Amino acid sequence: MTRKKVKLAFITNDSARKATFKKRKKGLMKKVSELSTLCGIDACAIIYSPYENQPEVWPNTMGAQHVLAEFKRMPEMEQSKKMVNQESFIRQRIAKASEQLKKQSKENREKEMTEVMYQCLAGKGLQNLNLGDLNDLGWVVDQNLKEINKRIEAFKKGASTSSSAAVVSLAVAPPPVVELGLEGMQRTQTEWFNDWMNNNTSEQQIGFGHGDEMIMHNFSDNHNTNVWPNAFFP
Amino acid sequence: MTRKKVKLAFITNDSARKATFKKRKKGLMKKVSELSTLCGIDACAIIYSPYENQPEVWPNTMGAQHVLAEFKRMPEMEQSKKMVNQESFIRQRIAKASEQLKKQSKENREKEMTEVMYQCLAGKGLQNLNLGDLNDLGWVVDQNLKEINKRIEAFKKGASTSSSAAVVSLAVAPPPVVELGLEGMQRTQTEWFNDWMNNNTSEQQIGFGHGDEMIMHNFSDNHNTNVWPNAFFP
DNA sequence: GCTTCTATTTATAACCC
DNA sequence: TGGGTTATAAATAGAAG
Repeated sequence: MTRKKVKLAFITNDSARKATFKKRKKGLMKKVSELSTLCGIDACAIIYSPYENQPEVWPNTMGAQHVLAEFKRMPEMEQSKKMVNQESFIRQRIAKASEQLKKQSKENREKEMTEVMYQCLAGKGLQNLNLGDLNDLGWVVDQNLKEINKRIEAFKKGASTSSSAAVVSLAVAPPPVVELGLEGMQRTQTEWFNDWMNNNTSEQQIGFGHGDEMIMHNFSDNHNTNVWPNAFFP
Repeated sequence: MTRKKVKLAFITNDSARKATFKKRKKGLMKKVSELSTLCGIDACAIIYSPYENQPEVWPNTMGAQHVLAEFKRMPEMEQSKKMVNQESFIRQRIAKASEQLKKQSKENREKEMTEVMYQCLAGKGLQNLNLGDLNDLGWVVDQNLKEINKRIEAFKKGASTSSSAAVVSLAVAPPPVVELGLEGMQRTQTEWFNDWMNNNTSEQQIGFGHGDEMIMHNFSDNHNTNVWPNAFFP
């Protein structure tokens, strides 16, 4: 019988926490659904818990996808707003840095998977890899196989045997270390910030003029068959 | 004074609906936050309303991104689960159809923007376009300009004047109609389903063996500077 | 651990300004 | 239209089975 005013803090008692979670999750989902029907608005809720591996989603996966697609589009609108204000170029910088981060992440992923490949060659199993890892690993293996075949062909056509030797080293050489590799990572924040503010400001291209940038290499996604409807996360 | 048990239906009275919305949104956000702190779980909530162009997000954009990244990863896990069960190939089919849909959407988007371009040439303004539209329109315009320049160059080098005439028609010809264009759209469901079940079943490639598929052309995204951290929606 | 059962807190519909 | 008030409905903490 609700004695006290429940102080808002993490419930340390495990079973009490779980009980509260279940009750409140139910109540919350109800609230969301009521709000949506009463006011005729789009809403979704996603709740993760340590009690189930799948998150609780309202109204359902499809509905959430719809809302999330809107949500993803939003920052774009923010962009057009801020285009006229002072934040403009700092946002451009952020976008550029994000792009850099993405590229670097891709490279790191490739290195990571190369390392995994070498570990496999050393006898480690694939059990701990998820589907995404396996796909990326497959890609890396394929790239290496292509390189190997290319060199074998070159050798057959009378090139020196050093090509073939290089193939072997491709397979047994110690793997490269995975680095974060973002420019200026070791420097002081001030240095970095100054550079970041000053460097390359003339390149702010707003609007049209993107050449062939639309050809993208998206490393860890898009190349595996994905259940997620791409129309929602294009 | 809450006289009756509020029947759960869309509130037709505009101002009453808005008032209810504001109250319930507040309450809901509070509930979400309480749940999260009491039980120490990851949660996010996103509520769209006709009253503000930005959705209400809990806890904040970054937090939501974190949860959504998890959410996006989930279907992948479902995939690895279902790989061993009977749904396997039907899912493959869905993935394939999704890919087709995506491709078609891209084409439609291009046609749509071409239409918009012609409307602009006919004097309609750009006011109703959002940033995404503008970017895509810009891309279409650029493509056309490239084509035009190509033809001008060809003409300069002594080709017939018909090239130059073609340039003009490129700008004033009636735009192509936007079509949905998915295969089998006009056929009965049964026909479509049968085809869908039987056609191409030998192509189910699970695991490795993706050639150069990782080069992607993502039409309406990725080519504009995006505030959304790509690491979360790779 | 899970329900079910209240006492109590919390949310909020209707009202008012 | 938006912000406060209040009576009542709804949610739920804690206990018990």
